[in-house]
Amino acid sequence: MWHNQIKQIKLMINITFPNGDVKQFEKGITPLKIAESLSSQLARDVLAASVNEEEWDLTRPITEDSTIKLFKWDDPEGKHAFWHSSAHLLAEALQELYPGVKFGIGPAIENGFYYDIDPGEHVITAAEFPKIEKKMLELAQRKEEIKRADISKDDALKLFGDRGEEYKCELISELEDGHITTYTQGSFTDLCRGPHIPNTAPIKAVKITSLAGAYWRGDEKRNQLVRVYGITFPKKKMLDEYLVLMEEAKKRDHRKLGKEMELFAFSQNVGAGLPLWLPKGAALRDRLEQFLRKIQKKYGYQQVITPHIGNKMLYVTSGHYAKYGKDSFQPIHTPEEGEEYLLKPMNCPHHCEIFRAYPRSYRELPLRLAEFGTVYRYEQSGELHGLTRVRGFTQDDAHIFCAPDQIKDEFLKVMDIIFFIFKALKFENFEAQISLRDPKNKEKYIGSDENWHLAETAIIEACEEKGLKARKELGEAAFYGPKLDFMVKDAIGRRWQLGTIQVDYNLPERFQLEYTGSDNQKHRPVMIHRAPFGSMERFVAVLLEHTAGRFPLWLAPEQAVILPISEKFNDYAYEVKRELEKSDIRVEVDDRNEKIGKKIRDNELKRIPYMLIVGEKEAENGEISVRKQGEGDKGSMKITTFAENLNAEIKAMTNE
RNA sequence: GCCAAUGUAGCUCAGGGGUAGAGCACUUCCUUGGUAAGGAAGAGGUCGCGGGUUCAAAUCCCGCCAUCGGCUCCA
Repeated sequence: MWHNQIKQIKLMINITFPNGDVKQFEKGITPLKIAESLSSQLARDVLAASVNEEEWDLTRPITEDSTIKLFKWDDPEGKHAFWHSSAHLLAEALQELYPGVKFGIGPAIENGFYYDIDPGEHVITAAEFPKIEKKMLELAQRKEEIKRADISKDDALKLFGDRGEEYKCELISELEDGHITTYTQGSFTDLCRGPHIPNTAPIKAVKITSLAGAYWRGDEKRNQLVRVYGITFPKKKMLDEYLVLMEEAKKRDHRKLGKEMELFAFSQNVGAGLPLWLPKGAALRDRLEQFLRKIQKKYGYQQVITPHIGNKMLYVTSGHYAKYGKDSFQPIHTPEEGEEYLLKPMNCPHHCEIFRAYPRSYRELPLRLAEFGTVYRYEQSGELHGLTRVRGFTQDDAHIFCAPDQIKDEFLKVMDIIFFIFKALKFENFEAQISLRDPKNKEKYIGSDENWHLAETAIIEACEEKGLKARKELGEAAFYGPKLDFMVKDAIGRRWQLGTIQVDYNLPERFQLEYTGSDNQKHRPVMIHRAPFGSMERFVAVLLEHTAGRFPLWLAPEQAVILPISEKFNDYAYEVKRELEKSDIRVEVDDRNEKIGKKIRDNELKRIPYMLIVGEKEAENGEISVRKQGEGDKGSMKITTFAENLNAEIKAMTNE
């Protein structure tokens, strides 16, 4: 009896759940069975699991005491398994439709998945998408089991070699024997680490989204494969919602909005990637610049101005010429002396020269030099994109020259500025990343261990002090120092990189910057690069997409539009305009011969924050009827009351 | 730079070997109206640029440019 109990206990394992509960199950239980034991609903919803923090298939047995997590669609891990399995399903469909295609890799991505294939003789175009989608759904409905198998390296090489899968063989040859697994569903077997969903049945809606060329392993010297992108969902309705969301994204595209709102334009005659700022866009940029100037002044920055070109030797000194010179706009030559000048690709070397212009004392540190500096970089033609990737752009740049022990304090101050900006522009959804050096590859970086340690701990501590949850990435630092980047998520979840703060040990070294310390010795300052907006171009683009063109009141090109009920009240409308302009309000009159309903509709669509309706009643009383964009009628009030309210609203947004 | 696609009126787009069409916007006229589309008329285009084929090219072919989706790169 006693013996039997022991025996039985040995066959049981303890499973610990995320909430701390521990339950006993038979050895060899699968996550799916565990889910079933909890609820039948959960068993239907669960897509993937982790066991002891290791990704785990739902049907893979667990043989020891473990902690388990179950992932559903709402968990990134759940979606990941679902889409990864969908990539396999895509491959299976392609294999059936286009015999002889060879497969590269097919991972899940943030929104869906892709598969890189070598189509051989076949030509795959967007016209084939419906055919591929249909085939995938057909295969999914067969409810094929996705089976995991351990395989030896030799067997794997033989299996894929026999099929002529050269790309797979290359991948296998780099893997360690004993850690190779394959997954099979139907007639398709793929080299894969998993995890996958148990069978293809939950894949209910399929959309092949696009087609692109992609080099094998990202190497432009190697074969270019065809990358097929797609996305799948467990419910048809979710696909429909996703497609609606994509439509929304298109409507928010800053290139479309910029044109509609007359902010910027491009001209083939001027050149690709060289934006032209139109009057309204230039005014918008100016407001952003003034806003930043004001707060920077408060934080002890001094504005400087440096030229748009610089002698080639400047960039040879900075090291940028060696690293980027060949792939850059080529030097301009002076006709007589044959001197070489480069279009300024960054402001830092110029600011270093400003530092060097005088002997510096520790009493001057931190020296904060700021410039809205326009720079030009040669970006490959295929890379240009609206205002987010251009060849000429203006950085809201500043360089802080400080002593090593001032880094943390300066970081804190820059973070204050960035947070202030995010608040004023209602960027509530942001992420931060600390890029540290790879401790295993120290030789890749310039600067002493001591300095790196100092800077990295300064950044980490500064984030902690600000309560900022920053993701730490090893090996992501620039060769010259660690950095902190801010990413903003827009209203439909896309991530954009904006502000950046970077420590630099390299340039002070190369420019031999020095200051005299309190000990009367020469010391080398540390440099901090920082740009809260990143660049004016990119920032305006992100702001457009973030707000869908509905700028906060203080930035809106037009803050109010006056709508006379009929032409009889046009004179009064212009009187109101003059009155409001005295309070620096940007206001227009819609004096078209149209009905008020039409004027309201048109101006709502123009995203103007306030509509001021004037007719007989208002003209008699010196009032206006206020209508707020998107909200409707707010009643009537005196002109001056409106002006005061509006300016108070702006002040509340842009003051600390 | 590479692969794929696209380029017709200010905008969104249809058409397609026999020298162009819609809706919106614009102009003029009628209407003078109270919170999301009043009516009528008119004007507007070498169909991205250059070459070729053809009796004839916006349409077919080639090249270039730009844009778009990716790849690669990003100080």
